Amino acid sequence: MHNTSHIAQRLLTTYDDMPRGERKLADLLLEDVGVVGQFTAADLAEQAGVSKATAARLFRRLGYGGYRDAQREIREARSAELAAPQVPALSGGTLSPGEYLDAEVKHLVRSFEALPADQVTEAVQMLCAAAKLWVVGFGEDYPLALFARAMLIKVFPDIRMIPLSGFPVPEEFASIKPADTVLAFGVGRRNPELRNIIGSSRRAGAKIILVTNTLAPGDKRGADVILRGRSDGPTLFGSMTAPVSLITYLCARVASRTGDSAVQRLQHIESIHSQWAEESSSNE
Amino acid sequence: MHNTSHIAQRLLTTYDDMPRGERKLADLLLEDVGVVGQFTAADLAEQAGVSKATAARLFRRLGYGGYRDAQREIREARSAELAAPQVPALSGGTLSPGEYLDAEVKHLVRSFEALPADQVTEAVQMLCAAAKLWVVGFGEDYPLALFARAMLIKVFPDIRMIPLSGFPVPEEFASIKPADTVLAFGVGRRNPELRNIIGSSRRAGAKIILVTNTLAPGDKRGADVILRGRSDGPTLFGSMTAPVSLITYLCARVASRTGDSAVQRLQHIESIHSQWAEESSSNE
DNA sequence: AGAAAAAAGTTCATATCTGATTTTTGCAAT
DNA sequence: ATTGCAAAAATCAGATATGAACTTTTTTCT
Repeated sequence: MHNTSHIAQRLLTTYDDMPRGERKLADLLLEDVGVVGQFTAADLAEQAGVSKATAARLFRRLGYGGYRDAQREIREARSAELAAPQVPALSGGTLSPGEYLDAEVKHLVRSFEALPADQVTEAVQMLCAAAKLWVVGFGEDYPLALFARAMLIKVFPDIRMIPLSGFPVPEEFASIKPADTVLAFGVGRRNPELRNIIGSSRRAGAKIILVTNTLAPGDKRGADVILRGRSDGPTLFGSMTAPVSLITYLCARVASRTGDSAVQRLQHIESIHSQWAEESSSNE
Repeated sequence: MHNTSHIAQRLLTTYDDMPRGERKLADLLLEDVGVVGQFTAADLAEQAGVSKATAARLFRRLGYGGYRDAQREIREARSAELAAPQVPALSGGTLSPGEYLDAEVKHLVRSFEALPADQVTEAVQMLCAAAKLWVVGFGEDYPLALFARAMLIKVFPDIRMIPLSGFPVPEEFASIKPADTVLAFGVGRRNPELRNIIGSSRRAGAKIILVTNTLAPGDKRGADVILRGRSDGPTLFGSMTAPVSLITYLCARVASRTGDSAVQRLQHIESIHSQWAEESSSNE
């Protein structure tokens, strides 16, 4: 019943009712609720830039007797997690479009609100300056990676997808060079392969942009830029909406920076498209 | 220079520093900053459930002399927008996150507003009742189709993707039966192959759900249910955000309808995942 | 077991926020 | 110009949130 994200769940549902100070702490916790098990309340308070009292109040508001209760729950959940895998909450009854839309809009707003402008700029620069682009996304992140590639291919001629179905990853990835940039997606389940990729890229001296959701503690090390997109939704599945919007924005910025050459390339693509259309219609 | 979402921009950057009441109003405005031009401060305050005074304070905090200033700015921007017919692709300068977010949120809201409840219900029923599911998406729609598949595979054991790389479409598609349901994506460029698929499906007697962005009168023929998601954006690329959100909702409804068996399947998937995780970590 | 240390919880004065009320402003009609 | 009126801004008292200092509980070490 209870699992790690019980706290995360409550943080999200209560978030709107929190005062500013508590939100600052909540933001910290949403990045990785695991820290509750590892640090003292005072540590967390300090890191969030609020007083201990505020921390105490937050956990009260969440419905716990106190910090210790929450800590105990996290630790129990942690060990239980290994025994019985968690299943995302399936809200009973039919989810109304209104509720859903509301949650989606909030995700979007929060994601963009939490997006540091300089990080985006840096990511854009890294993408534009790259000798070669690598787009990486395993498992649930694969569709996301495909999206990114579909957009970027309109601007840059040469983009490598990882994984490339049918080809072993290490061999493909061997040719990465220091001047390259890697755009990696780690929104879904934590993936050891992704970590390997990030590690290898780092060792090769390449730049790394990681798009992830809030709960990704360990993967931090290694990426030059991290873009966070909220993805926990009211549905059975995580919501990829915010990440999709985020990378669309990123790609738009890249295209706008690339400027004229991007437009030329697009026109070229259009002309090829219409040629194909003519041919296929004349064949019909 | 100034555009509609100078306000949206400021709302975003200031959001962190706002008290709760002002945030409630900010959330409302972020859904559509245009309302500032159409309503009085009192109206907006009432709709957001805060007092007029709070509204006044918000606009102060945003840096305006008062509500009137903000209103004037919005109206000027509005008329300037009409005067200079929007340059579709790369508006000069950098696309601000505020503008972009504003457009995305509008897309989402509009898409869901325009979504007929009975159509969704019908689509859900068709998906649940299907003997076999086919997910179709060519070209730019391929990532979308992958998204849908990634979610539906958690609920249904057997889903066919079209196109399947390396296999000719007609051969793959030959085995479609009247009891099957086809979930087709036609958001991007109009694709002759998609038409063929829809045609073939119809002739085979299968049910068809089409997710698209256009009113496309011609494509109506054939699809039993049509779900529209806005996709024209302020960016060089179309925005897939609304369609992504839409199918996530659709799949959530499907999962919620399928109920217990979906949960069981998810648990099974989770257990397989954790087995894999254990194995790979013990190998390291 | 008992003292020292550390962490959690509590209190209270201060600062901040909020909505009802009052005052001012802008605008139209005369 | 003046008046009337509706809407916006300022005011203020009550409510709420916050951090510093303080007390209690738990842990640790001898």
